[in-house]
Amino acid sequence: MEKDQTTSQKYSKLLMTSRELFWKYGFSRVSIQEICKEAGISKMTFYRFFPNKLELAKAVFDRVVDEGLVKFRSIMHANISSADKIKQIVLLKREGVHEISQEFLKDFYANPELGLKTYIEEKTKTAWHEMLTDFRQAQQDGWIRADMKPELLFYMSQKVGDMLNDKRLSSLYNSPQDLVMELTNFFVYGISPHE
Amino acid sequence: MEKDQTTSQKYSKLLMTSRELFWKYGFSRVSIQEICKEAGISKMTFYRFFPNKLELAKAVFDRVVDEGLVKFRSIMHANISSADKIKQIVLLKREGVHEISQEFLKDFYANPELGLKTYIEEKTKTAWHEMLTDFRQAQQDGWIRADMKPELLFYMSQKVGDMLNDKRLSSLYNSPQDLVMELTNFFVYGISPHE
DNA sequence: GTATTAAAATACGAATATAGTAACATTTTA
DNA sequence: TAAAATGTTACTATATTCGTATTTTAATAC
Repeated sequence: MEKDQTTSQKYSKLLMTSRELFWKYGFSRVSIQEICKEAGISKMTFYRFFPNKLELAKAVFDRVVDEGLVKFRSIMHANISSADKIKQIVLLKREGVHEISQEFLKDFYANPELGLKTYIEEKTKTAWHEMLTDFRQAQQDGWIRADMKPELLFYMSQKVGDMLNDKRLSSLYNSPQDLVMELTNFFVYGISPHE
Repeated sequence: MEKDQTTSQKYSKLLMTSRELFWKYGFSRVSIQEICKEAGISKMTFYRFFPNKLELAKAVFDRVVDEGLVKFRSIMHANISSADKIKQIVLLKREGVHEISQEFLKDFYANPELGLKTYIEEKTKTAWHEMLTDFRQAQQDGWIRADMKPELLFYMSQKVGDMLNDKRLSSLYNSPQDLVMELTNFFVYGISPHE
């Protein structure tokens, strides 16, 4: 008998498939049957892993956030220059826009009685907290200026991610790479000249 | 009493709204109620314009194709150089990828019993035919080489649209504009030097 | 071979959602 | 004001979906 469900292939397959569908169409528009059919797994097997669709959604959300956190940490603790770290994080945020789909969240803010809204907010909060801890550590390590709120730093790194996806901005540059470099430099050095 | 329904504001509003929803989520995932709610129009009014969801879908599809055709014609008959015409058409095709959403079509190919599949194919066929006529006219007018099948021309203009959206290709150029110019030149002059 | 077990397929009832209609109220427009 | 258009509410019938129970099938252990 399988002891740890989370390592099961079918379990992972279900998570993957439902994430794809949820991301595209949102939570309520996707039925359990559809997920099972798409994943090639019977409904009974589904119910062996998840009691209902809501718990499935939580598991999906958990995995996405955890994966994002792992990526973030591996960058923060990598043996590269501070400028490179910022650059990597900025690039991560750019992809991150697609990490948690708007369609997926829409449903929960429209139907708060589902109870997933608060769950997501809790989970997000703890993830934030963990990232802030890493930022503070970086300040102690000296590669981030100590005289600024880490919350601001975190907020900015999110904003920069958004900027990268802003067409009005990117149209000012010849290539996406140019924009990344410009924003990274701004992020690391501000408007002050360096070197 | 309103004679021509297609000029009604509510009719247009319904078409617009349902197109947006169909495009994003596909046909079956969107309910009539949802469309009405989103459009701010009562269900009764909906049924005054459309007998059911299928006829609505046909109307949506019709309008999209017709609008595309109008744009195509205005370019073909515009008083600009042949190179500019090709360029405009290529640019039109680039947007055109989003014109008819994959999500929208998926449903009909998955559920052929809906009967919309054949309808769409018919409509597309006639649109093709009309565009081919315009191409032939252009050959007679002399701004397109006469010794080639217009079908090939049409096929190529579609392919070029796809190429513009190919990241592997666009990454070879500094800007999208560069790629458009390159492809347009290739389309108009082939690989032969000109001027 | 047979017994045992996990998973798939099928069927099913109950709850919910949706399509479409009808009767009546309200607003818009001429 | 009168006519036309639209909105509201309620309703029925149908279809979907959920979640469970039952039967089949397939694989594995004995």
